[in-house]
Amino acid sequence: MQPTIYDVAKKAGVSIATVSKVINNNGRIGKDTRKKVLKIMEELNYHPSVLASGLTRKRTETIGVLIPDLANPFFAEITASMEERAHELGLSVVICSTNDSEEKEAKYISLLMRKKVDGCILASRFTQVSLIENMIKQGIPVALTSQDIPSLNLNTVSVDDYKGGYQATAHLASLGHKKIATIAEKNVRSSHERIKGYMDAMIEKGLAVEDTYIVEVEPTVKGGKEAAERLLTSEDPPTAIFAGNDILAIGVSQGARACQLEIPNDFSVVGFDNTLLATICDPPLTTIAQPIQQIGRQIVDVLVSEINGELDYKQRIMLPPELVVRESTKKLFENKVSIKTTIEK
Amino acid sequence: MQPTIYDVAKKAGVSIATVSKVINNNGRIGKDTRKKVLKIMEELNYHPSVLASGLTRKRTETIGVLIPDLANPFFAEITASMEERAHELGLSVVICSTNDSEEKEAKYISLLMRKKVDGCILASRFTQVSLIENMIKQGIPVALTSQDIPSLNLNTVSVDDYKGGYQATAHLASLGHKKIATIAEKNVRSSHERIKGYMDAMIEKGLAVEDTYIVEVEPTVKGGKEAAERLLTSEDPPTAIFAGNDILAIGVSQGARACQLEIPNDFSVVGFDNTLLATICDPPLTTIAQPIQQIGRQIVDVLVSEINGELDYKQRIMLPPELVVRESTKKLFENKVSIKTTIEK
DNA sequence: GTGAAAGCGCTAACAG
DNA sequence: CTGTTAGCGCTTTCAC
Repeated sequence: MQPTIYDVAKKAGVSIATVSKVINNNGRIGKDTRKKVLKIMEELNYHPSVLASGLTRKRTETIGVLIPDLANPFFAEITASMEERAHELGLSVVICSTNDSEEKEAKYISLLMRKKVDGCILASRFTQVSLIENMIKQGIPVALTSQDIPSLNLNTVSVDDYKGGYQATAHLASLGHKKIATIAEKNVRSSHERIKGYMDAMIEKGLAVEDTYIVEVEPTVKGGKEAAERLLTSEDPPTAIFAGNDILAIGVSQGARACQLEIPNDFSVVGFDNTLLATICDPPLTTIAQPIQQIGRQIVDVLVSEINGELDYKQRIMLPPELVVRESTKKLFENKVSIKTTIEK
Repeated sequence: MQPTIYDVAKKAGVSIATVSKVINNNGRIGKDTRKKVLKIMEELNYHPSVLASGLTRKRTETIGVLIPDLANPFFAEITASMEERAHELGLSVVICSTNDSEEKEAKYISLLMRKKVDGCILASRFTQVSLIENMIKQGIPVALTSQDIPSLNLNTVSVDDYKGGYQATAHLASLGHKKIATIAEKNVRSSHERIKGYMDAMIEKGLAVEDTYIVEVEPTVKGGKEAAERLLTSEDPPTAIFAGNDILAIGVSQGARACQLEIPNDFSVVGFDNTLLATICDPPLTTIAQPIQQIGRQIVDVLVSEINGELDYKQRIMLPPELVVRESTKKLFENKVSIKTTIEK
């Protein structure tokens, strides 16, 4: 039903080799022949099979992308930017959303290998290291973003999580907060870095780091909400929370509200990622911005360099985060202090 | 570098035909041979090339999905559900985000044809009908969701937009609102249906349909905000707005707030879609829920039926929307009336 | 039960 | 400048 190179060749009265050359724009072809062939291709609405060319050329011009959850705005945004960059470079992308299931991870990796992708990007929360090792062994380039697997020497591009955690915490401290807790995503390396940044900032500002103020949960609105409620109803509630991502921060906001705290007057919260959500929720979230676009584009570029063998050594790129102050943070007890002052007078 | 069927055959001491049979689990194969071959495949970490099998079998077990914008939560969610369903059925998905660019639309359609996808799903806002006609002509099944192209007889599954528009408006009317405006997305059929529903509800409730109360804009937060501000600062401002989707509704909320109106006390707004956003914004949005999961899964099922030639005629499935009442709508002037009453006493 | 061989649509030498 | 031909890795008759 769909025309092949033979149909084009026959109708144009040339050999398939000639057609192939005009498709790929290489070899020497007479101007007229080229024009004629192009016209016929157009007429027939011919689309060269990438299956066939991939088979012979041993290159599919396709990369695989594994992400934990496409419905999560952070991953949707980063995936969109990878896709955009890939297409600029003439590559297509197979997007796989693992939903944090190990079974799916394995299925998808296998799928990508069967598809003979030229390379693969793994974004965060990928658990089965042996699967990656298998790809490497077979010579499939792999790049990582928003995570790191120290035992493997891989290309990575990520935001500087440590610094982000530091900035968030320092911001809260500079507003006069002393009781600052952090709620982070469970079991991911980037979280640990953010927590380290949090701790160092606390120490540096001369604030006490309490174990009970560091909690790890599932990265959902609900997780953030429940954790915040637990903290805020404890005997020594914090006045501010650094949440490990925007989703958690929104959960924290909801939890604070459930505890009758008004943000930012009674309580401050800062998020991480600066997704669409941060601008939409109320109050708009003070958050640590990841350069999402840049990460997505750059990881593709790095992978492509690796595929093309242009890399002498693995790249490990770390991009700077940036504090974006919106309305979920405020000077500690600004109101209350002034009231107090008034009363004391 | 990656092992082929020949490597497996050689190492197992059988022919490639035999290996092929065990891969596809067909033909008669001795139990021992099968076991042996499977073991070798495992050992070699062999992944059959879908390029090669696709070439011979004329089936790639891949479907293409075209969406306007992956970073938009509605499309991210629907895409995620399509992907999930497809993988349950053993299909893989190539996701293409057109960003509403006609050039990209064309590029992606061409890509999908070169990839020899078994079928294609187009989600909303696809503009170039001739491109679809080309696919149809070449026998590539196409299914549509969240849109309709009346000139083409295609499989579709969508929410009942008319009914949704009606429900939203009727809800507002039942709360006592009389001056109800609507802000819809420009140039898409689903919008027109929602507006029709709006108008019919207005008429049925005996409310005046003003031309100035029906406005169409770009589907962005900003678009919604600006349109709302224009309406609310007009000489005859509405007391409620039905927004064509959640993003617009959030823009409307922001616009109302900029006009010093408190939601829902001074002003009500209802959205459409019931994405994650509706639960996260403040106040949580009363909205018309689309059965996003179901739409995504069902459109895949319909496409697959078509691919398998199991359809005698085209399906046109319309799923019911559902009003979800949250906190962005309230009885008109409940407060003010009571204040007034108090004063009058 | 198993294998030999043709062919899927294309690319890449190589000849002419 | 253009054509011939040998694969790429796999499926699928058809023999044995």
